[in-house]
Amino acid sequence: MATQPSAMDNLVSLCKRRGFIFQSSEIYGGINGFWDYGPLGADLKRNIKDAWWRDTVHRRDDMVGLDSSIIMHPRIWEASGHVQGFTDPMVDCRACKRRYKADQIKVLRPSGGEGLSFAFFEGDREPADRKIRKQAKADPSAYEVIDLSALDGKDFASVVGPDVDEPGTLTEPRSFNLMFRTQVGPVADESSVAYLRPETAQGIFAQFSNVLATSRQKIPFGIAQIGKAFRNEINPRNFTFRSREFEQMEVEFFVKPGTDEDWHRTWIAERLRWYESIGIAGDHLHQFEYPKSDLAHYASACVDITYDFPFGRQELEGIAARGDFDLSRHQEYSGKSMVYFDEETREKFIPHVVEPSAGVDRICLAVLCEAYAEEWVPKGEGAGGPRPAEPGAPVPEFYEPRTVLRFHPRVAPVKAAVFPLLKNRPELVEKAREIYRDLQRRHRVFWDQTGAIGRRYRRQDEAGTPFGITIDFETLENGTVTLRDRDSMAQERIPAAEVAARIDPAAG
RNA sequence: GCGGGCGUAGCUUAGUGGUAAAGCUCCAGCCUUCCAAGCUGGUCACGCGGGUUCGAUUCCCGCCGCCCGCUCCA
Repeated sequence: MATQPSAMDNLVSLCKRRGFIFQSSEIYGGINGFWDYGPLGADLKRNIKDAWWRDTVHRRDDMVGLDSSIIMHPRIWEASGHVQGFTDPMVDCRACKRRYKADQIKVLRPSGGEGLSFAFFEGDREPADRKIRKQAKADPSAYEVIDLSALDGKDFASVVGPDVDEPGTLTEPRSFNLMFRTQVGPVADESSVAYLRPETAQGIFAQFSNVLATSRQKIPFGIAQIGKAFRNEINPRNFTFRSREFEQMEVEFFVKPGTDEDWHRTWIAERLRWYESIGIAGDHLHQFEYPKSDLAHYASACVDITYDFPFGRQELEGIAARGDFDLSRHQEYSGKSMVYFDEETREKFIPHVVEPSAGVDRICLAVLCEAYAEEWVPKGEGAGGPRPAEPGAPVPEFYEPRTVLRFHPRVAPVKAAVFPLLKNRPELVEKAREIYRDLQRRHRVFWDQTGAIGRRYRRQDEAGTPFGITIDFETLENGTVTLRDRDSMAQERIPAAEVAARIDPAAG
């Protein structure tokens, strides 16, 4: 049987139980790499996207939005490099379990043709030379260097892999095209091939000129877009973290050449602030700066914003300084000028770009991980607030467990729940209904009249609802209600008329 | 894709070559004046497809899915 369920297992289970995230196509056995957001998840995700759009587009003077199509002209993906870059033939080693990019592996083959061949990493043939002297008792200079891809299928039996000493462990190169192919129109031939976009960014670059001409923006300014993207990942993993269909929130921020570095720094700071504004603790956020050697040739810098997931420190967002690579390539492939004329300085240039590119589903998952807590709550009144549960330990006497999602109210799917203390007292239900209707005009609120009041509070704890509002007989007398705080579980009596004023600023 | 583990109600688990049990959840009702209380009743499952067998949830094979490693980088 399974070992001790991890925190991640418990979260996955809660997501299904409460309707945050379901496996796609579950009734047909599921489909690897695709996920559906249930009633609570749909609102959570929407709140995250809305918060991003408000903060990134509405509340700035230097940003405009765009919503480009998912399927675009296939030449876009030639210009962007995805047609080539996403087609990487890979080779597996059955013995050492390593995987290599076929174009990075070279082979030393005996000039005579007979005998073992030795594979090595391009630029580092020394280990292979050693093996030749030792295993084949031969002179490496009697061997010729060829590409791995130049070998026939039958030749692989005599190839010794880069990290092993025996031949025949390498598979033949297999091509993994990470773009989903489809066709446009009813005729399926090579001329109708199209791709589901593997990133939203190229839609922005392709419309740069139109946006510039219609938005009355001047550099520096940015174009923001939220939308689905698709990558046929070899191996989807870690719940929704690596999915084949996912949603991105991307900005292409166009700047004057030479100011790239400043803007890059500015955006990193801006984005870190934003993550904290939706409730992700600063000490779970990190920056990973790519070493120069790992950067794409056109990029001058790239920093990932990472989060400490239960399964490791992983990327939420990449912020790259991409120079003028994208616009230049589209200028080259489309034949249309991407040159910008700066009226103040009378300069002409192709704008450089800084690209903060975030994964919505990854942020959702981070928000869920950050919010998830298992606690011990003292039984009885006045015994104090909840305290964190010790994993694996039994619940102490006079305590009971609770599971709570401590969402920041900005992203919480439901902002408040309204409860009549007793459902069999029509006057309570009626008054509660009135308050519920009033709040519903401003926020997503939840109605629950079923079961004991404590049970209803706990239900909302698992949904991450920050506020509970209970209507009792005192409400009928003096108009006050109980406002219950999700995190501290503290209760407070306030006039019903003030409830909205308490929820609004928190949920902002 | 390769290697290892796993697949029984919504969740967590039990169990058997003769079609399945429990706790929690959920639904309905009663009761209840503020933190998963109580009582009554109810819904819901052997991932899919083959094979062996008189008979498969159980044994075998394939597929699908989930988890862990290799790999990946929104």
